Amino acid sequence: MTEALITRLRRWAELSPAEEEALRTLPGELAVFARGDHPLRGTYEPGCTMLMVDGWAARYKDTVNGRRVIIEIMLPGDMTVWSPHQDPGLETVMVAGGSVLFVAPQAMEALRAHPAIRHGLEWIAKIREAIFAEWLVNIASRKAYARLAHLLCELSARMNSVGLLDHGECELPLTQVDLANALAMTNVHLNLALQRLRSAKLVKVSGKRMIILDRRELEAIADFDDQYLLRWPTELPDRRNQPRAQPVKEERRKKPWRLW
Amino acid sequence: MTEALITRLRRWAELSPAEEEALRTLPGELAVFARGDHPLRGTYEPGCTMLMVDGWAARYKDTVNGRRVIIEIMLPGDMTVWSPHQDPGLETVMVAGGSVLFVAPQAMEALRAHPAIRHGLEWIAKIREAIFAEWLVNIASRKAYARLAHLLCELSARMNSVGLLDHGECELPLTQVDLANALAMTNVHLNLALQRLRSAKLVKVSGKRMIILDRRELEAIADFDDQYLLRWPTELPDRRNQPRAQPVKEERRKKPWRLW
DNA sequence: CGTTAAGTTGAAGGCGCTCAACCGACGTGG
DNA sequence: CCACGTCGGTTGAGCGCCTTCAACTTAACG
Repeated sequence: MTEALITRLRRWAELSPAEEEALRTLPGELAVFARGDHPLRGTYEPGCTMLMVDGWAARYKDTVNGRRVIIEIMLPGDMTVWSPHQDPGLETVMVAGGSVLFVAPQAMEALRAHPAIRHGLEWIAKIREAIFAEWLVNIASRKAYARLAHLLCELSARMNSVGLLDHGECELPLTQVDLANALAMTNVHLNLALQRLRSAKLVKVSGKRMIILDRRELEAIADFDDQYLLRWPTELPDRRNQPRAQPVKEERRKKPWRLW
Repeated sequence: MTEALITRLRRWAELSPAEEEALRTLPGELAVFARGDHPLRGTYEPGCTMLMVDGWAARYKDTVNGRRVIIEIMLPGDMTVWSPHQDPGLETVMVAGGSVLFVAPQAMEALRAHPAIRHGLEWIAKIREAIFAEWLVNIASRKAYARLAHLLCELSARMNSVGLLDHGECELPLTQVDLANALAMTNVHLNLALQRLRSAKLVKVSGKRMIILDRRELEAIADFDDQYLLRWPTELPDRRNQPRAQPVKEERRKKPWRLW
């Protein structure tokens, strides 16, 4: 039931038998939802955590001009905290039917008593922030083609980290409209971008699954680097007190207005 | 020195004299930086908090295609935690010279012993997330003109919440290139958008200051609602267990592919 | 087998980008 | 004091990515 989360936590530390047991027997209310359901519209204990067990969810905002913007996609093993004080405009919807575990705050606190788990959860929170940042960079800086490629790389990498990627193949329950909403473009244009990826033999996207055919090339055109999804190096390249003058690439020099 | 933060915290709860004292005498290392400096490239204690005292900072990522994406703008009273494990690509730069206070983790922990402060800091963190989300929505859904208007609304509202807005007037140390990087557009196009706002007599942006001339109208074209920057209502409009069929706006019905 | 959702295709147009030149303010140094 | 370089801002022309709108095809499902 919490397999995805366990798989994910193992990335950072060995789990003792007691810790694994604590995760497997994590108390909570299990609920099943269908695509289109809003699991957080129910009645919950303040501060309880929603853990994705089976399905996929999307967090989104609708705008007055009729657009829908997907802020975040939740995969199995992902969590979010329900709060009675929530950002009013932000909704959470099941995008693939599946089950969800609602965990009371005390139970989560009990989990954090285990050092390895606590440590892992902190990392997961950090990486969630990194995903946000990269998500924004994706939308803000890349063209449709690369943008789509980047999202597919991200999703498959994240599915891999919870053990749900099998030889480059995994679920992809998002419709093209969903993908378009997540990438800030129209479904029409997304369709074209997807066809380019298909005809380049980089991915297969059909039914509700996707298959990465050429990860190397896909990551290249997406400018995708999975660093931000992994544990970052304990020792970063030492740029402490580095003078501001770094070796500047030729390409960079061409932008005369790039100051810092 | 921590006036901005104090002003901000007062929004959620009265601060007792002891709490105010604790904030004013918050121990830490004060440092002064100039525009373009990277304050987090120094040598710091793991987990210490950087509190903006005077200046403005921007957190950004550079991409291989030569674009710079500003993820977040930090105003006086804003904080970020320095961690030895940081998202490698994410930099923090001073965009207006000013001073910064580096606070040790223990000192921050001590602050949190005060209930009102702890409560306020939690809200500040929540609102930071809401700002992220709205930032993304802004870039993803609005046209250049409205996008710029929205950013100006956000910045002036946030400056107001730390007591640095005076009759609709405040600092705006960002250059047009900075604004463009924050809004995912080119400086050329930003310039045009800005001129439209100017000639519509909505704002004055010159020197390093901005003046909101017609907030009502500016917010209207930006589709700006300051709700997300404030404390959200304790009692939300009750949509618990609400059937999924809401009154659907006519406009919404026009999109046949809008399922959830 | 009928209905609805999801995906595909086409034409036309506009928003925003690229490239490039120019202007003005400011600071520096000859 | 003026020359000059730099940075920030402004303007123009051309183009292309992406949107809009609409129709149509295919797939999914009872």
